[in-house]
Amino acid sequence: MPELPEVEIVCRGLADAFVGHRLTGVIRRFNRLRWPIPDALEQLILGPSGAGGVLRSVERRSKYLLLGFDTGTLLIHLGMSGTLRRLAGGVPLRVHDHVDFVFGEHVLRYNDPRRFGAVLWSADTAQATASGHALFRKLGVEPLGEQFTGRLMYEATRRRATPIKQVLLSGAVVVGVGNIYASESLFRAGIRPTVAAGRIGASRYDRLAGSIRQTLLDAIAAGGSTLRDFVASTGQTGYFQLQCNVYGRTGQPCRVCGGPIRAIRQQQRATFYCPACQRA
DNA sequence: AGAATAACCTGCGTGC
DNA sequence: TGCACGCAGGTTATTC
Repeated sequence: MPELPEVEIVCRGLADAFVGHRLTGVIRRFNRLRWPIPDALEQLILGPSGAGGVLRSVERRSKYLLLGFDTGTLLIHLGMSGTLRRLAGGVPLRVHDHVDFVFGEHVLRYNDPRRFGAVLWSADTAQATASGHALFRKLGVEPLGEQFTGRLMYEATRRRATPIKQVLLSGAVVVGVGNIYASESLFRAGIRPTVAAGRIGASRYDRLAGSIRQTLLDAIAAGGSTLRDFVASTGQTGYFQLQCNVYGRTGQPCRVCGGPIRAIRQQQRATFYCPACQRA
């Protein structure tokens, strides 16, 4: 599944390919993703007169894509296994191709084998939705935004016994840090994933905030990560060459100290770290 | 309230 | 070859 960098890449790809283009149809083949796809989605997008449907903007909030139309905002989440591909008309269907958004000669095709993703509608415009939709109410700050600082993390975690890895994954403080980049960011910061969030001091949170930001920026620069089924919105299969330092490298030598990378489980999720480089 | 667990799904690799 | 099992990038609802 996509983490924030992958969603950001898709977001940019969508903006380049479809902003200013008019949606001419929605074809839905399977209705139940995480939630049901709203009834009459096509009419909602096109508006009562049927004259709407020009895509005005594409934004990202956390791992949600926000497609702004004059009538409201289409919200898309890719879950663990979702992809969006831009295809010419007439490309044969694959299994799990649940929704097509038709833009004239091209189609934006949503595929999601595990169906943890979502296609939703908000009557708000994109900007209002980003701050006001119920889905976004409890979310933390954007990791690439100015509000995200070590100080913020420090203040949000006082007296909290939860391991720092789980705090990162929860999205309540900062969003967009998924299972791969949580491990990678903590490695870069030299912090052990099991440490209680409340026991990390202000200066180490400064370092962690910088590590998170840089890890995500590096991944975006690399065009996403090396995830198996990530597909850029252009339809190009994305095997990008972001090299992980710890994720998936159990037993292999740490790229810094040469010692073996260790794997543990936290909240039923794999965590990877270097016991020597991440001592506390 | 914070924290831990279960649940939603399919696909793939592994080991018997 | 087949089958059971565990695991996978996320998020929520439920429980204590």
